[in-house]
This record gives sequence, structure tokens and C-alpha cells, in this order.
Amino acid sequence: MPAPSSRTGGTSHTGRSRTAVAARSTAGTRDERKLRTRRSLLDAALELLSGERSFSSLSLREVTRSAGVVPAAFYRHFPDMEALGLVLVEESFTTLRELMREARSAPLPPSHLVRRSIATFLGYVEEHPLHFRFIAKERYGGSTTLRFAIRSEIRLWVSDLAVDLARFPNLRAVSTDDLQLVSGLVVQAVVHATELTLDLDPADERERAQVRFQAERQLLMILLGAAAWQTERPSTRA
Amino acid sequence: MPAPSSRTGGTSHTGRSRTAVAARSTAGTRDERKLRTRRSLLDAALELLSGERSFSSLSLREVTRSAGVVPAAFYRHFPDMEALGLVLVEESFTTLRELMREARSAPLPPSHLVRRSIATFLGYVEEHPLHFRFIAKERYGGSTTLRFAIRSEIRLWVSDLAVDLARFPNLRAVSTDDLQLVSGLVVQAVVHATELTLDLDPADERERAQVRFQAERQLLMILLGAAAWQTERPSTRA
DNA sequence: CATCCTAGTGAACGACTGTTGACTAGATCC
DNA sequence: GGATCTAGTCAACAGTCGTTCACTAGGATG
Repeated sequence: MPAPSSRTGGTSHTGRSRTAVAARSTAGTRDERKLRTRRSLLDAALELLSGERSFSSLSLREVTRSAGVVPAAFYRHFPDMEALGLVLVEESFTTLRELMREARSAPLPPSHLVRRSIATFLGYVEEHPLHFRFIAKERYGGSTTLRFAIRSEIRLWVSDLAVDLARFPNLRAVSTDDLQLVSGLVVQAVVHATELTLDLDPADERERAQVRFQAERQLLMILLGAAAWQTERPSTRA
Repeated sequence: MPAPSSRTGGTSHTGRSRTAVAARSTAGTRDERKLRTRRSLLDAALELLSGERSFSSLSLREVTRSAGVVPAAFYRHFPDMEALGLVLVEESFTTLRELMREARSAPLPPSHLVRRSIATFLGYVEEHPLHFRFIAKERYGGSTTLRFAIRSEIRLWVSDLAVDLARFPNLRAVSTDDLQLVSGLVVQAVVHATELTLDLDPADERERAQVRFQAERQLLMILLGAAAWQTERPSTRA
């Protein structure tokens, strides 16, 4: 039962068949329309990536087809599929970092800050599953360009976290370098948990809660280890 | 300057151009020859995967071409590219687990066991970079089948490690479940470090050493946290 | 109003893809 | 030593791919 193609009203365009994600309307200024098409290309790619597909196996034609646009139109917006991928990386992390910055700006004691940050992060992941699924898949698997872009964004994020950790009274004595290592571990654990989450049945709240619970325990262990770090270090290594 | 095709002596076959990884010789029983072709298919895939390519973007024809075989011949060995992928997963981990089992069987005090295990693991990675590169890339990115196969192998590995950790005197009081979490963290850190290594310049020993050093520090932190776990837990969580 | 500008179209290209079926040469088996 | 079995070949198929080009419709601009 194919739905009638008059969803957005408008000028009815042509009678062409559209599998489009977001049927672009004919409203707005020219720049706005262009931007809208660009967005629907990005969204189409994101949507296609939400399934099995990896970015490198995604074809330009698929993206344009799913965005309701002719293949050649792609080149009006991106020179390359890789360019589109880089935009996806960028917008994934800018959104994330904004949110995390908000979360940290709250006037709370440090211990609550971590929990608050975790909650914010998980909230972000649940609200933008497509972006994060993309990141998770391409972090190690993508092209060198994509992989390095993601890696450098994650490094920024790790540094942000390290700054927060520095405020913890019981981490006061840990050196800056070691704090980076600690927050690296934290980010790893969180990202890994998220990647597990992405393969879970979205309805099964019990399983989700378990993954979250285990991740929290792991974080506590890491922080505990970090707190014990400066006191025990001399004995474990020269 | 194309090399003469008489490398393996033999019947000179045909004058056909071969980009083959391992030019299959005509020696041996029929089963042996079949096995040899199968191997060259697997090796060809592995080799192609060593670069940018992800498994899902790898074509059947590429593999056969690079193995020096006609595309149709592929089906005499695997029904599917995915089937080939699963074989790669399996053989990656069986090799690894054998080595790790050897490493653990050495009669050493627990503390040395960990260091020994890490050395063994890194040795494996350096000797079988192609297998591990494949695993690293497909752990999150591959098809569901591949991803789950890898994940379950890693789970086995985590469990093995947890058994070892249980022998540590200062982890005596940590529950079995929590030990799984600890070894999960350890494996995460190691795998991540390895994945970083894969992008490094193989010649730059300084950079490699740094990654390895950081990973070791991270492991020590984790183990420290685990050791402090049972003593502090009551105060951090109900 | 006429002019320019450009996002999107449509058709075509050469190359590559997975899969098929009939075949052949040569090891294996009785 | 003749029949059998099969790994690998060859040719062909219907698709899909990225990229190009000349084009057009219709908003932007003077």
C-alpha cells in the first residue's frame, strides 16, 4: 500500500516515485532549499548506516536514491562520499561536546558531576543513535581519513574529561599525563558499552540496564584505581 | 618487467597473467591442492584487508583475482564472502587462544604471568598483523554475523583472563562477576592499544614503545582499582 | 522587466559486481 | 585401464557503480 506522494502538499512536483527520507519541499529561499537537500543527503546516509552497512560499502547512488535526488546532484553538495563522511563525524561530536559542556557547567560537587555526565552522555546516545552508531562503526573500520578524524575528536573529548577529573579531591595527586590515561580508560569503557547497547533490542530495558550497570561499575573501578595510583605507584614500577 | 611465470617449476600451466599472492603449484594429492587454493583465497582476503579496505567493501572477484583463480572457483570453497569471513574470525582466535594457553601454563608467580601474557599477546599481534587488523576492523563494523562471532570469541578470551586473575592474592576477595568486568577492562585496553599500533609507522619504535607503555600503565591502574574494589565498595554504592 | 545564476535533471559511458551453466583436464577409484 | 568425480575454466547475464555532460526551471539580482 504505497502512500500518496502529496505528503508535504506543495506543487506536487512530478509524479516521480520517491523513496526519499525527507521529501524536500519547494518552500523557502534558494539557500534554504539547498541546505535542505544537503541535510537529506546526510540523513539518508545516516539512515542507511543504521543497519548492517558500513560507510565504505555505502554507494553514492544509494544515498542520492534514498534522499530522493538524482546521483549527479550529489556533486552540488559534496565532492566525494568521504567528504560527506567527514561532515557526519564533525556534526556528531560538536553536538556531543556542546551537551557535555552544558552538563559540566552545572554547579554540582565533583562526584555528582561524573554521574551527571554519564547520564548526559547516555541521553545523547539514545537521542542520536544514528550518529553514534556511525561513529562506533567507523572508529576503527573506516578510511584512514575518517578514522583519524574520529580519533582526534575522541582525543579532544578525553582531554575535556581529564580536566574534570582534575577537580576530584582524591585525584589531586595524579599527574596530568596519568589523568589522560584515566580518562582514556573511562571513555573506552563508555564507548564500548554504547557499542554493545547499539546491538541490543531497544525494547529490552532489562538488558540495557545491565549493560549500563556494568559500565558504571567499571568506571568506579577505574576511578578507584586512579585514586590509589599515586600512593602505590613507587612499589609497582621503578 | 613481468617476471617469468615459471616460479614453481611444474607444468608451466598457461601463459596467463597472475597477480596471485601464492601461485598454487600443481604438486600434491587432490585434497592438498584444494586446501592450498582455499588457503590462498583466505590469504588473499587477509592481504587485501591489510590496507584501507573493510571486509564488507571487499568483492568476491577481487579476492579470487588476487588469489590467482577464476571467480567461479570461489564457490568450490565457500558459499559466500561472509562464510570466508567467519573462517578468518575463527582461525584468528584459535591461534591466539592456543598461544595464550601456552603462556599461562608456564609455572610462574601470578604477577609475572600477567606481564608474560601481555608479551605473548603483543608477540602474536606482531606476528599475525593481518588477522588482528581484520578483527579490529570488523569488531564493530562488520555484518551482524561477523560482529557477533568476534564478540563471542572475545568473551571467551575475557573469561580465560578472569580465571587467571582469580589466582591473584590481592584479588582474592573480588567476586566472579566483578572479575569478569575487570578482565573486560583489561581486554578493552589491550585491544585498543593494539588498534592504535596498527596505524603506527612500523619502523617508528619510539612511538610503538609509548603506546605499549601507556597501555601497561592503564592495566596497572585497572588492577589497582580492582584490588581496592572490595574494600571501598560499601562506601561508594549501597 | 530582463538577465544571470545554479540546484537538480536525464541520459549516457565504461568498468566492475555476484552468480549461472556447460566445459575440461586430471587425479582417484574399482 | 576404463569409469567417475571434481577443482578450476570460460563465457555470458543482468545489475550497479562513479562520473561526465548538456540541459532546464525558477529563484536571485540589477
